[in-house]
Amino acid sequence: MSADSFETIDFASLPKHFDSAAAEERLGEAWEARGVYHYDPTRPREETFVVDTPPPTVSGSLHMGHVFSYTHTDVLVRQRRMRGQNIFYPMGWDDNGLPTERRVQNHFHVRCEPGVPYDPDLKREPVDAKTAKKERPLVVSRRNFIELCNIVTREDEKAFMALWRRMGLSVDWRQEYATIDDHCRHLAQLSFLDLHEKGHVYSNEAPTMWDVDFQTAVAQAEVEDRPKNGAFHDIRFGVRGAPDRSFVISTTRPELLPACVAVTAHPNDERYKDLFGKEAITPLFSAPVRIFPSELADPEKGTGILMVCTFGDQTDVHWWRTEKLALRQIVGRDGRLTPVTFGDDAFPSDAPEEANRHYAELAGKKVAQAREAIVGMLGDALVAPPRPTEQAVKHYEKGDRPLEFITTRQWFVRLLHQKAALIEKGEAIGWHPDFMRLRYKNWTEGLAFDWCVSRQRYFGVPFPVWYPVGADGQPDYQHPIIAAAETLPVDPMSDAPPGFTETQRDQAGGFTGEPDVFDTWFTSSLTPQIGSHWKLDEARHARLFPADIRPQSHEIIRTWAFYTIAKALLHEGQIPWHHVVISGWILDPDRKKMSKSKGNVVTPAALLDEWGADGVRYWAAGARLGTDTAFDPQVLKVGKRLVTKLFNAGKFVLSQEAERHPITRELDRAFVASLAALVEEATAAFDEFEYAKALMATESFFWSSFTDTYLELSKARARGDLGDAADRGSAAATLRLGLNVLLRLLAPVLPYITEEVWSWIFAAETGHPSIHAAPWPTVEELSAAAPAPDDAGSFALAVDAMTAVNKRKSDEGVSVGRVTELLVLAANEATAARLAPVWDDVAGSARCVEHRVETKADLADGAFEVLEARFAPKAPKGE
RNA sequence: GGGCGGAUAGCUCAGUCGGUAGAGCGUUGGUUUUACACACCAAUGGUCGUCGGUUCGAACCCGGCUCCGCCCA
Repeated sequence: MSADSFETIDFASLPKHFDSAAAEERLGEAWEARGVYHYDPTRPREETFVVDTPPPTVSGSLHMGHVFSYTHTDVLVRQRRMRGQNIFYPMGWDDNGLPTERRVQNHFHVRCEPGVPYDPDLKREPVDAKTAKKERPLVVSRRNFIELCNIVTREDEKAFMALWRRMGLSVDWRQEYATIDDHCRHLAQLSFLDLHEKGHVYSNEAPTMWDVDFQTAVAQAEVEDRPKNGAFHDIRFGVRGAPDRSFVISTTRPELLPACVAVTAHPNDERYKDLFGKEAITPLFSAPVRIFPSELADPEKGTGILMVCTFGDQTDVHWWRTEKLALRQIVGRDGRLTPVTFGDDAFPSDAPEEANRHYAELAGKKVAQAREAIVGMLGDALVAPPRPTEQAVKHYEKGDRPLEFITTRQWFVRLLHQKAALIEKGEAIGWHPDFMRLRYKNWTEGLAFDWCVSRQRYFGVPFPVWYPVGADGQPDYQHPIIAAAETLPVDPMSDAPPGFTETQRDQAGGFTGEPDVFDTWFTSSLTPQIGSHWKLDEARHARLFPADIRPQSHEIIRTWAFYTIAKALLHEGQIPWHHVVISGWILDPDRKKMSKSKGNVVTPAALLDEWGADGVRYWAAGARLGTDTAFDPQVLKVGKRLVTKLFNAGKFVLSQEAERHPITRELDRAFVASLAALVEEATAAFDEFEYAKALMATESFFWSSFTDTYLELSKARARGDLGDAADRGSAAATLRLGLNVLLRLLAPVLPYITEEVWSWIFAAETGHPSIHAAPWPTVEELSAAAPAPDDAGSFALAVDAMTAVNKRKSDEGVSVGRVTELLVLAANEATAARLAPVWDDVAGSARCVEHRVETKADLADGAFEVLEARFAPKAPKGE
């Protein structure tokens, strides 16, 4: 072939089918080796696109829901990379928290005890279930426990990473982190120090939502209401000094009667107006309690008068605070009623002996058992049989039993007075889809508690805090010792605070370590800062913060998004990212969310084998942001079809031999013009994070305007059956341009097949070895490649004419490829004139021997009619 | 109870500014064609959840209702 001919591939040397599995392995390795995904720290912020990747929880297997949302992010990232942006795309692992703790306890058969000293030589092999039944679990220190957690989570991380690589996520693996690693613990503790310095955190002995099974405090964001069957119990109270007066309260929690500290009704409620200021007498325990008016008491609910206990619910906490009521805590941390003595200061009673006798039957019982017991004891005081009702009861999202309000010492981040600022920051962020911002706003407006950040768990980031121990042996919680920044990360349970030695631990005049760990969200709310190395590398932080996008799902707007916005606000008065992109959920055929707990998950491995990573990505990329989508394997099939089609079209186009000539023919120029319109549409869609729209437009163009039509219309010329060498060169150049541009438009969604076809010729020809580092197509590029057509509609007109001929062939049962001996096509005069410049190509696609266009005035503009068609007889086999 | 989203062909989903309703899959018929039968050509298929309003004209704008999902109380 001469030097001024196009480089071509040897058609016969390429396999008949695309082997996606082999390509995934081969190309994945090449991308890693070439560093295509590397972030370049020398380039300025304005050229950089920063992703705040969600760190997946590594305590389980991945399912299609994960694949779905992570693909969305990767598609956006790949397009930005092709636009020349410097991509910062890290991957983290969220390994904190309860699910990991449980798994590690079972896997190694250990129990964590924060007070136990660290054993640097501890080696622990996995323990099977049989042995675990016989032996007691090994008690280990928190540090050892965390080390064991790291062993288990590392295994999961490997599996996750392998899947992400196979999916083709274009992550810079040099930016990997785990939320429990040294770097993240360092950052989380720095965050605490900063909040402490600024006065945003406090510790307090206060009623806090408490899970009695996990025995830890939980935050408002981790609480969910569950409908539960309960019953109203109507209980008669006496009035002190008025033996003839009584009233009936209605409660769903009669077991809290011993914790009753007051009674309240609406101030305008005529039924009870006479009682305000008097004291009620509780049944069974004869406790005198204040009766006060409150606007919060609903006269319509129950009997309109109710007992206030410490604590039945959030309103009780409110009344306890505002009315300065007594504290009578009877529910213990383990969910059992604690022993108390009536007749002393905390639990007054007009008949202490009888009260204690009654209470003795309740002490030690679980809440539910105590409820049954007290109903049995009430006798006449229970004025009616319990009336069943359904009520919303607060539960820890991972727990089984209702939460209790229990007074414990906890650390809090002050948020309630920041609501306005938090909402303002939320408004400054772009939400995609936009209506998701309302979720954030509503949640923030409804915030009722400061953020409780301490958890009574082990596998978490410890507080960098100790307390002095007084001469009386009691910790002084009012004067915490906060670690110095340069000593972080620290573990107060194994490190001694400055000015003390380890021998003074838990000694009078010494110190004690804070045993609690941070809420996992306390750390994961710092993912933008973890990536940017906030406080550790200010220059890097300036280049990477705020991030550009935060991808996440909508159910964690109240947690992850909210806390991240809160942290950025409290630390630097900033927003953490410019845009939040929210993926929807994958639903099963019954439109239920796909989740492990529902047992309806589909795992990706088999689907990747069957349809290829590109096929799976195609399915994911077809769903718009924020839209829940039913899982439909049919769509994977469509994706694989597209991959196959690209492979075949690539083989055809790149094997056409022709001299190099500019794009000159009307049909070719008109095709390029429509391709430019597609580029404009797809680019605009990506600018709005609407990758699904871009994909749909590109796919549809590829199929309807390229392979089914332009390719057929130009085929005769490209093969040299029609026109001269310049006509042939124009067709070949246009085919190659079309393929080249379409490959690039599809590269973000289908990274493997596009790279494969690109590598045959375009990699060398363009000087861009990887399509993923090649420039995103532009309208300017296309207008430079071909002059504008004389008639922008001529390509569409040629397609319509070809369709008319095809229809005739189909009607006569003749194959499209059959030679047409005579074709007479009719159009009105104007249409015939417009068709003339492309008519040869239409006739060529129909394989016409003899052909002509006749005018027929009654036809509509753009309409064609086949007046006469004579097809050659079927060619005999073997010819 | 409050807020948000959705309801369009058998299925999965598009539908821009209010102007005759779209794609793919499926189904049916046809075609071995020289890139691709994992293909191509053609056909089939909708009371746009429902009731009302605005408008010359509504899938689209406004109001009510029903159902599904989510968030919150």
